[in-house]
Amino acid sequence: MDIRHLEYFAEVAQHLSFTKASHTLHVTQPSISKAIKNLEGELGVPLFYRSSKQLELTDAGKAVLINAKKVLDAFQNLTLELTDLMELKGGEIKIGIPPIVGAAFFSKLISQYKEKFPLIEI
Amino acid sequence: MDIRHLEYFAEVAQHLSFTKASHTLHVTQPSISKAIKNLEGELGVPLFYRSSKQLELTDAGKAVLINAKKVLDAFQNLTLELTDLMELKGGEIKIGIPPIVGAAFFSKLISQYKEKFPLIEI
DNA sequence: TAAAAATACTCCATAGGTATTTTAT
DNA sequence: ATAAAATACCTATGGAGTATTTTTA
Repeated sequence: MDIRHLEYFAEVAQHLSFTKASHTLHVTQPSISKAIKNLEGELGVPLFYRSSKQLELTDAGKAVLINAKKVLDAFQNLTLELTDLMELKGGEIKIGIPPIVGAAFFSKLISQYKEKFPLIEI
Repeated sequence: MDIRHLEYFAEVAQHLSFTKASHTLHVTQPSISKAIKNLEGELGVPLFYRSSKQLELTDAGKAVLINAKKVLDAFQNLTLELTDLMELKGGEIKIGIPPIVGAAFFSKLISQYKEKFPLIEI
């Protein structure tokens, strides 16, 4: 179960259209078709009523949508926390030292720091 | 990002061992190795300290673990709700008809019902 | 008839396996 | 020396694409 496919599903449910979802997701319509069919296979239940007029969520589809959104929220939170944490550790520190003081004074401190946070540019 | 791989990661983090996790997950140890390495690639950050003594979570690993559990909980909830809903719709109905009455009387009713709920066995 | 979904097919990436090697206690 | 993780490799599945057909407003 690929999280990306849950996004596909949520987008299709949003627009009630495979084609429109394929546009906003920047994938082709058959890929969406197959992904949804695959989801239905994995979950063992149809998610949309396809026959007759407009595309429509089944009861199962409605239940899945609600929960899929929670999964997607949780996942987005995961990536957000991670990028925050990486920015914190991957930044850049600039230190201006007046020529009179001389940099030797800082060198040990700095090298210790760089051992702990090798990704931070000083 | 396969949800299954988040389970792999959670299990490895639980045991702090690829091998033990591979046993409880019923997959081979190299598959776990590769899945974790793949996760680290997708997330762009190492999740474990591998060198030296015992396996240990990195800071990023700790953050991912907390959020991965939320994702997994949400996903489990999805499947639980779905199975509840399907059990409701996928049951079995037994109708006893006395020979005197004859089943012809019910046939139209039953066939209409089966159209609506094809998963229910009558 | 036009627009949307489904199908057929092709290709390539990758998940998972077995066998083996490397590494660290 | 032993146990765990990594690597090499192989196979099969399936995700995504293009081209086409079917379906339905």
